[in-house]
Amino acid sequence: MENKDSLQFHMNMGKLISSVHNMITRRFVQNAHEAGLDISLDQWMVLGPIHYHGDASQKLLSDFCFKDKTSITRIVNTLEKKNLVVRVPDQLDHRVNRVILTNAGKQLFNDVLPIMNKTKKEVSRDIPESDIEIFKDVLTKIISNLENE
Amino acid sequence: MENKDSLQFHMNMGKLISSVHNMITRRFVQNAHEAGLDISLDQWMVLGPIHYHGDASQKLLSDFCFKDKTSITRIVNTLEKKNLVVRVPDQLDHRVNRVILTNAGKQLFNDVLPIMNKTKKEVSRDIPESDIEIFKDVLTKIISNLENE
DNA sequence: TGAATAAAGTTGAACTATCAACTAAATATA
DNA sequence: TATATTTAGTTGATAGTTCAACTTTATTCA
Repeated sequence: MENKDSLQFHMNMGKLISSVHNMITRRFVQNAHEAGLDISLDQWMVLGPIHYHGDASQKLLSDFCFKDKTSITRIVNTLEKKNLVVRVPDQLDHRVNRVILTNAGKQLFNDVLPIMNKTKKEVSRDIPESDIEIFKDVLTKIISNLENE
Repeated sequence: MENKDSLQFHMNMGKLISSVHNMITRRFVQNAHEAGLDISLDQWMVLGPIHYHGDASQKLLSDFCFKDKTSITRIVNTLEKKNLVVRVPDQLDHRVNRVILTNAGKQLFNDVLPIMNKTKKEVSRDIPESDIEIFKDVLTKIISNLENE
């Protein structure tokens, strides 16, 4: 354990972020599961903007979640299989799918909200609010540093 | 874009970390690819401790990378397929594989180092060093918050 | 208007993550 | 010593990620 800690000390940012990402994902799914809910963090990420907008094209979901359109296709497939969303072809632009929540989807969204909050609390336990703010600012800045060109 | 920015403003930590994780992964692979190198961030994460230790059991890799042992099995499979590492059965404990770098693996490790540094620079551009320090502290703290049970 | 181009989405392939179930070897304990 | 338990690693299944190639529909512009 001593050895592991010293190693960990030398971990670079990429490894740290990757590790934290995996751990948060795992904890969120675990918390949801303990509450009898079956949802992944990625599914949750996609559900959010649909709920917020009422509906959302897959392109919007892709931009918002910073995920590849292929990933969105497959996550929406999974959500559709679980009867949480449906794809409705856009009447104006026939290339576009509008993804909307079913009643089960809305229900699940509301059920998962407290799980998300619980997970957030566990994640940020004993971390000063001011550090969390800087943390989020850095994340946002990294996103803008890496966005496209 | 305006709309997207305002959305982004409301993103919670889980989404932020997930987005940043994906973007860093993508950028790293992209930079490696532009330099004619074929390696994923996960493969790099596993290569590191092997190089550092000279060899490493899969258990150690799993602990160090905070990855599931199954993931390690498969990443080592991939690395072995690419002739970057070999598995050598431990003489004392026959359950254990010692994973060691081939010459090609050592070569690749050295070739990738500058790519990693380039990526790091791109990621942390225009972010004050003091904020980066807090950022890493928060990540480390989150790991200890979520570690085990 | 008609042809080139761009945009939204899907599919296939290779890789990674997680869970559960499994094998084989080491350790603990009765 | 014999049995039970733990540990290291693998395998199969399902989900998500990325790339490249593809279809279909919109848009651009000559």
